[in-house]
Amino acid sequence: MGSKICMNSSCGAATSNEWKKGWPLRSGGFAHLCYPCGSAYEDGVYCDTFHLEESGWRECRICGNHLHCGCIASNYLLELLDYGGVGCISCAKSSRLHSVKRIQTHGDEIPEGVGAVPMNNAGPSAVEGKAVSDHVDERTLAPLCKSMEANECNLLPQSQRGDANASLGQHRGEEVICPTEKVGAGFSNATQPYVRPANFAKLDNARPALDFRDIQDSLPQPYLSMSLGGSSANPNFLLPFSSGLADGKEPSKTWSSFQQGQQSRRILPKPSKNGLTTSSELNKGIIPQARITRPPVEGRGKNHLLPRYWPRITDQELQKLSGEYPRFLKSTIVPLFEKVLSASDAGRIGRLVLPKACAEAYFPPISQSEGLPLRIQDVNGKEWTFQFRFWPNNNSRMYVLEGVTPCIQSMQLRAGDTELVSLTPINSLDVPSMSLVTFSRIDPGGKLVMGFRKAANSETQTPKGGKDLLGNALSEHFGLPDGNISRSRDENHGVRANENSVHQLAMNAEKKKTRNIGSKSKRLLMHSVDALELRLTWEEAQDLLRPPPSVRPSIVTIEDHEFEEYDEPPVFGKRTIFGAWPSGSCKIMVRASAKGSELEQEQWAQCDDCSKWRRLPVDVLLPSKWTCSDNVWDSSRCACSAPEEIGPKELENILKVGTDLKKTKVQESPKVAPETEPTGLDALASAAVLGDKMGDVGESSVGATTKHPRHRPGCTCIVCIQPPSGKGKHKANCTCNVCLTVKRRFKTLMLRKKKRQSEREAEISERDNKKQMDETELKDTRNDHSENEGSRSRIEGEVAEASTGEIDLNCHPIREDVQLEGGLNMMSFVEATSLPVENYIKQNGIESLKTEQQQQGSLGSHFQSKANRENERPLSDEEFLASVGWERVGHKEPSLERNSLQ
DNA sequence: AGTCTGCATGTGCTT
DNA sequence: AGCACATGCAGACTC
Repeated sequence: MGSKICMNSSCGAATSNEWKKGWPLRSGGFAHLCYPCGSAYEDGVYCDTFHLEESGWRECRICGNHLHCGCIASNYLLELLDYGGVGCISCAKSSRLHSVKRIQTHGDEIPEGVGAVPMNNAGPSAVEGKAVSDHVDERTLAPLCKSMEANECNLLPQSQRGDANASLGQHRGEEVICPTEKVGAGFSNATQPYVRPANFAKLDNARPALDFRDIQDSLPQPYLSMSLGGSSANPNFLLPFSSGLADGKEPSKTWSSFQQGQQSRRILPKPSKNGLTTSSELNKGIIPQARITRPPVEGRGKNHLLPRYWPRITDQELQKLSGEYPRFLKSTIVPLFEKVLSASDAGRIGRLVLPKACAEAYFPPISQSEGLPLRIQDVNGKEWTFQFRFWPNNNSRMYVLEGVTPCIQSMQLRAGDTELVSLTPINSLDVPSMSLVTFSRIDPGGKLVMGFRKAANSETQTPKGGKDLLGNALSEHFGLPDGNISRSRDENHGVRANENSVHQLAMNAEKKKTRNIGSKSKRLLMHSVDALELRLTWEEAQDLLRPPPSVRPSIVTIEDHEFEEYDEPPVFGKRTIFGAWPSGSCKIMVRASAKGSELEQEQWAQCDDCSKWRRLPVDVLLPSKWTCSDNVWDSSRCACSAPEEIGPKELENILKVGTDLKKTKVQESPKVAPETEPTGLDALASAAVLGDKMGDVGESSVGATTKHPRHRPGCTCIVCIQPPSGKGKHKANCTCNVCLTVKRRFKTLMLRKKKRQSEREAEISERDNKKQMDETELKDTRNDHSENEGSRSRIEGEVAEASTGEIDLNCHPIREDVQLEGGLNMMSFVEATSLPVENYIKQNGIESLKTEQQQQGSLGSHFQSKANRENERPLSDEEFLASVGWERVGHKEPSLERNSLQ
């Protein structure tokens, strides 16, 4: 390229290696593409992008040439002609820019070539049959893609391109590139001028996809196409269009290697992932700012950037960045890439994993793992310095930006799907969103700019819409309308992402749902409600676990308790319905979880043969197949011929109860804050503290297993999830991680208990003092000390009663006064865990606690009296749990409980 | 105990 | 099959 100088005033690149060979020209040779700014250069004349005027003319900002297309307001079907110029496929008009030796490309949308996706139904057909305009000669005829209706490309032999009178269809030849997947070829990174955004809306359902290398590598046909969207785009056509592609319809086999290369999966986006304008936008008659997937500029190396990293900055944002934003005035903003923030990216570690290809393409080369500091400016103008480095990883590298936490936090970005963003101020529609970080470059100078935006989940990976904080921050700063929102509420269906997203979801739903569930990876972003449902379903499944049939357990005695161990895994048993009758009253179903001696709990099962429901004892476990003949509990109804015990209405009530129970669980479960919801070891430790009675709460719906006396099906404690071979695994002196953790956890709980007790004591003392002072004022000084004591006792009682809702789990009133026996067995441990701390300390020799405990004075007596009072009206387990705001979380494993004391 | 750092590992995607 | 990357994890370090 010699010493070409980029005529882009903001670029000025001169060195030869800053130019790359662009698309081939019919006149011979190639267009030249400025490496830094992506501008096109041909025959000594630099041509910048097209600028769309309101009149419908497109004007080259450099050469002033105009191209007018009558249908420009409604649809675009433009392409960059290989000899230079732009042809409108819809009306077949073209601009003979070549005559002025200028190549004009439209900034964002017409990089090397401009194809088009007709945005209304008239497009394809019109294109197909429209006579070529006078302006169109054999060189102006462009390869067209008529796939709008047929959902596939019209493949026309390129050899016919020279026939000016031939139909466009005839001209569409081997080199025709189908929109979307096949469109966008030649959107060379290097050939993409970004900096002259048009003010019209674009539909980027055709994601430009071929990068520079592909162009260079596949020369035969220079037809390069990409799509332009019109503001009047009819989204309806897009789905079939996309689906057609999605269906894998293959283009003509006669495609040249060039086009085949354009289909390279490596670089071509999946169909329909690009955004479409929403109907609402169209209806509103506004010019949508479709978020355009912009193939990034050519970077170093040969790495192809995955489409999911392609920047999707809107024209408006770009325009603001490049033109109106004073800081970047006369500069070129080159979107480089973007990335959805992962949990680890947005975590406190402060490491942002960079896509390897992006890092190697756009960031300074680093040879040492330590990397180098990288100064990146955010949209607010604040400059951050991150450490750009890499880790060796499987003979490769993993690039990270370190120290991003302050920046991430300053942008209030979070990963995951938990954050809801109101996408429109009007609708206040909250949809799950995630944060993206975008990287752009300011040319000349190569300064890196970091932006952020929020995107709905549906647009992530192939984001569309959402709020681009790179642009949006600017928009906010400069009062721009929020044109980035390519999503709004559908009139009838609530959230309506852009059709692209909807379609994308449809396309990806099945794929995703089969690969994410159960994955260790947290990439699965599941709504909390869904997760809850899943968890409940899982729990229900756990409830159905039964000991393996026809397998005799081996009996193992541990700590005076007999355990059944099975060599075979459990099996699923028959599902039953649980309920309770008010004893001696009419049979009105109540919640199975209802407590009280006045309720008689029972279980109902349906015969697999006759489908009749039979009442069973609450604690029986049924095999997966169960019939009336198996009803050994009711001889009168041990045959299918026996009528049902209750009528249809009552039966309906039973079934309804079961349903209500699940609903209740769904509704109640979210009340448990995630941070307070005990899981794993917490559950185990909590169970150890709570004692075995907790295991009975709400267990009416679950029968005891024979594996562990106090463990129910579905128990997720450590022991229950361990294989049978775990027998004897946790001895008294066991020092395994589990036991150590439990011990540590238990100690922590005890410390917390001590702290709460201390606080409570202080509060009581304060109240007492205040009360005493009041009483002193009101009463005669004759009140003696005994009366004060009585008052104090009353106050303590009131406080104790009032504090029921805050009672510590560790201070189960029922067991406060239980004396610890000399030898600890399983039950005694459970009880011991509820003893006052002092007792516990004495028994377990935790001197550090003991010392502190001794400093608490009368604490023990207070709780002792409280416990005594509580014993007068013992709380039910459920009440107790409710009072402490805890959810029963499972059942302790005796052996572990024992261990936790040691 | 909490945080940081460097690496390892598993999963899913791409080729 | 190989690669990319999200994240887990262990050792080092700091408070």
